[in-house]
Amino acid sequence: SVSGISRPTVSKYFNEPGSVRATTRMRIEAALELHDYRPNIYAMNQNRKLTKTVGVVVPLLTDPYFAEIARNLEQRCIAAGYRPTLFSSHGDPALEVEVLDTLRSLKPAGVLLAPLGRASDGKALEKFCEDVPTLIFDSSVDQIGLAFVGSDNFQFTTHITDYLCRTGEPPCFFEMKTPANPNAHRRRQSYLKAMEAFGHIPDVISVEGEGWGFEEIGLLGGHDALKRGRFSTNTILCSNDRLAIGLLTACYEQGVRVGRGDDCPIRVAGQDGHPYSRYTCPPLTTISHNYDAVSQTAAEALFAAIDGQVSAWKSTRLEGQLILRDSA
Amino acid sequence: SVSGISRPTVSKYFNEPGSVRATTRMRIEAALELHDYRPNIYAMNQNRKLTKTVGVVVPLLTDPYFAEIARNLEQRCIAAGYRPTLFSSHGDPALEVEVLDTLRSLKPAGVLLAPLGRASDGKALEKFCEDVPTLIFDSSVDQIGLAFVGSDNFQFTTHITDYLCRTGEPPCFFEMKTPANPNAHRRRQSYLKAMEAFGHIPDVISVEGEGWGFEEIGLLGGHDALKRGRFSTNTILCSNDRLAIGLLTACYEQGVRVGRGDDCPIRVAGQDGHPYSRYTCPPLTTISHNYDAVSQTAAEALFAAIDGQVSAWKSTRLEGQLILRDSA
DNA sequence: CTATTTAGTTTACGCGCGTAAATAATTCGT
DNA sequence: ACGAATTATTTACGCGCGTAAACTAAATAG
Repeated sequence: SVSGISRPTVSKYFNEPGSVRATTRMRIEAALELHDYRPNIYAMNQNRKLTKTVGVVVPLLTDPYFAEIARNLEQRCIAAGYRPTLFSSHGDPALEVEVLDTLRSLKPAGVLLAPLGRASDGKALEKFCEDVPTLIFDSSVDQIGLAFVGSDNFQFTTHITDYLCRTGEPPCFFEMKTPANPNAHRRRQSYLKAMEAFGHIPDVISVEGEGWGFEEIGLLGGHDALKRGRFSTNTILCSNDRLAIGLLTACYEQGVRVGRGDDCPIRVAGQDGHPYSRYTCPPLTTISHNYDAVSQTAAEALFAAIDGQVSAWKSTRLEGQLILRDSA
Repeated sequence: SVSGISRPTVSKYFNEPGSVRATTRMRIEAALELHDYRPNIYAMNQNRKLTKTVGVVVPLLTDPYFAEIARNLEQRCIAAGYRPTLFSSHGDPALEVEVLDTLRSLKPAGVLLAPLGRASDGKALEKFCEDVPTLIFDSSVDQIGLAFVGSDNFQFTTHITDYLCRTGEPPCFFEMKTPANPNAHRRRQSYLKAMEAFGHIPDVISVEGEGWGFEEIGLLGGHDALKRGRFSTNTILCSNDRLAIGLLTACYEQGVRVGRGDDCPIRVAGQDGHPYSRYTCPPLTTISHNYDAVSQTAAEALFAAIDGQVSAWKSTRLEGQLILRDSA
């Protein structure tokens, strides 16, 4: 209006700068320099049925694994011109439902959702996915949303079990008895299958403990299992790196050296490629998520769906990479 | 309208359920049950000069320390009836400015901001604080915003230095040469002052390395310092826990046992009370932030300011608690 | 150079709420 | 029980934008 150009034209300019004539675009940009105008995002989004917002929901932001993947997704959203908004369920199913409710009223263009898992309110998730274009990542719950992108837990466990068997005694499997995450079940199954295929006798140590304090559970469970001589071989494959971190601490506190040297009574391996796995003592041998590929695949699938490229529900599971360090 | 009650009355009901008569409130609630009405937050916020949103900004969400304090603040906001929105600068000053810009257009009731520190754009921060009620936490930059709440770095370093001197050789100080965070400078100063007061000769080891990958910097710097016999005593106080985590790994990889036993050639201590400090090998002796008190003080000060309780700028620095573990 | 198509711009309207002023209902004092 | 003071509700209006339809300027074809 100050620029002598009608408001809806300026509106168009903001949504698609290329859709206005070069001459008017320059006039708008000139006026913008002078008046440092800032569009009101509330007025903008009020009548738009879908906004430029993309929700990113993770189960627990204090877990560096989720923090890292959330960061990755956030940057991809920005690069694609969306406004990412980060949410964490903090391990609480009730909060997850609240987050979904908040998200619904934000009318996001799409949502990248990593569900809590077993504890999630399945009905609420399903209903949400019907209303909002949602891509599920990390852990899948039924055939919900646009698609699923995550890691191939079967490959993870099979691959690292294979490595451990080839380089020493076959591994025991160290896990939580009642894991929150369905990936944990897949990993146990894969371990059993792999051990059978390799002709070894499996041994699963399931430790008590509820909630998301995996390190603490690994620590306490590790102490208990060590004291009771619960490990039938000298090699322990943990269901995830956070449990392994706790177990390593338990080993340290009991004076049990961990590593692949001859002076080490046991080997420990994890799964996930946790950001801190490089800095444990000894550094943790693990099989790592392909963070970049998972987040890229997830983000691109969501953006494609937002752009109207409909496609049937699909599950993509990416392979992990073995990272050899000193612990196994 | 469906309930036979005018819309502005319903509007009042949502903002302050107690301000409508009990009879009408019940009629509204009855109608709400039937029509599961959801107010449009964009329309709500359009004409409100300040919304119920509270921005929480941290420098790096992948750092579990910030993730933990952000979680704490988030929950306090929810409890106080605000809608927290989480942002991370991801260690990038340009992104920090962008976040502040985004935040400005969200018209938040207030913002809890932990600046990047040295790298922050001071002018931009100052301007933002003039427009939006902002409380600075963790690391202070001038006398900006409503107030500052953080930890007493002087007390931190003095206290743990005192402990280390009383229980063994006086500590060297292990830090980054060009730290991103101004707290690091305070800690070095406090170390020097404390050593002088205790009558010991200080020894500061400043390692190279830019950015926010503190563990990696601690690891590389630790390897280098160990190889070159750079530590003049058997005790090392790290500027923060993340550096200590890296240093512990370096010690492990060079076969140097860490701990307070006679069989251990060196002791290592950290500062921060990092969530993972319990799970290092050996578990890390550190001086911990009072997470609860810091976030409570910060949140309450902001909420008071939002409620119009003006008060002069104030800096609150809370004491830390020594956590004795096996590393020192 | 005119008729037609196409791209760009403007006019007109409404979104769902907050806010202030006007009105109605209730409470209180005597 | 009646008027004044108080509290609750309604009417009227506008926020800053998106959207569709009406319009106008530019591009193309004959």
